[in-house]
Amino acid sequence: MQDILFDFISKYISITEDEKNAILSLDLFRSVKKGTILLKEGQKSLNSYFVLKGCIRIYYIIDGEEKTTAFYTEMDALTPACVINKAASEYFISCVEDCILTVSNVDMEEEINTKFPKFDIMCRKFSEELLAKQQINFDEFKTSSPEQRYLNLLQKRPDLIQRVPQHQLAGFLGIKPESLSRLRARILEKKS
Amino acid sequence: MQDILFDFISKYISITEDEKNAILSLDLFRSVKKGTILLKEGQKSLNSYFVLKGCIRIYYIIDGEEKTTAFYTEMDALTPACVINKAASEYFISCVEDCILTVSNVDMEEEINTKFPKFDIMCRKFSEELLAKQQINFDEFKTSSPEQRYLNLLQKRPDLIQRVPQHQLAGFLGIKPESLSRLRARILEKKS
DNA sequence: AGTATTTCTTAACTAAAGTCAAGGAGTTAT
DNA sequence: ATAACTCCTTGACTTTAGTTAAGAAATACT
Repeated sequence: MQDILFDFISKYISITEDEKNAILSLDLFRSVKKGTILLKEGQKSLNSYFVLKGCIRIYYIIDGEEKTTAFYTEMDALTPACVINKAASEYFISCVEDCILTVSNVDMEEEINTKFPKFDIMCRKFSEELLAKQQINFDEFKTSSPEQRYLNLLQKRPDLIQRVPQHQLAGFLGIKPESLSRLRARILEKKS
Repeated sequence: MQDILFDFISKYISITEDEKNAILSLDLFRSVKKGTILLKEGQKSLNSYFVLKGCIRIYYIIDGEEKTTAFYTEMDALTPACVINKAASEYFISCVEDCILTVSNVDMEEEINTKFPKFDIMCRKFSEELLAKQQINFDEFKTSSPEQRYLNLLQKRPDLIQRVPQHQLAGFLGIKPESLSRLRARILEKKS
């Protein structure tokens, strides 16, 4: 299970046994039950997450309605905006499935980063890469219709469509659950 | 004019006269005419931009149609995705107005960063901050209607609505120019 | 100044998303 | 096992966006 984390790190930097042990000694691994809320709107948490197993999501509550905007699965890292801004969170984070996560806070990261400056490099590379991906992603979203977005998701993350409730997927696609339902029916009709 | 760049840098790190001179000696400043294309689809450019004056935009050409997805104005920095991926660009970048920019490439940045490690820290802070902003931005986009997005833009970046052609704004809002035109008429009617 | 081009608006029509409501299927809890 | 929820679908209706086309207004060109 820990190897998933080290595989991730190895994508950016080489890592020695010493460094691995330093990370393990921080005791970051947590098992979390489906439905657990990791972060609530209004909280000023300093925790970051890395998903080893399972799925977590970001959602807002707007006019009493849940609006899911993002999913994180195996090998995804999530540093909530409130950790960066040092502000109250605008959104919730909860577990879509039973999860195994690492939970780290800013202090731990600083400790590791001063001990092993390599990790700073990793963080920079990682956030630059993520920023580029995120931008392309946003652009794709803007330039396509809900139907195209759904078909696109079917290509790129077919697992998500299986493991996540449709009404959460709908939010992720920027539409209402009823629209997603109809859109799917429409696609099935076209195929036949 | 250079002070705009140094003000930006000062948001993240303290900067000495020595460091300022090192940057100035790179001769990064460029005047660019409206309409100039800075990056074309398919190119593997390694250039990053910082806007001192003017406005540049990202756009795609899809089915022969321009689709604008992002604008960058004074104090905005832009490192195209293709610089990070080392891949062919999926989009174009061009000047919406006459601009004064800094144009830097990856080699220059590495040179400065090894000479002054502080700049590495700045880059990390900056991309983390941008990533958090971008995420919130994307979430807002997903959870609101075209009309809400337009009204939101009117609040947050009223300048853009003045300085940018409507059909480019439409793409930015994820709709067609005709829809933006009607949407605006609708809003005016409501007010009266 | 006058022409060409780009940009914006309007209209009529089509297609798709939002809304509201009802009901069914599946899951969870006791 | 039954009741209570949650989740998904469907239908009828409203609203808004996409499409196509035409023309007006503003800008750029020489």
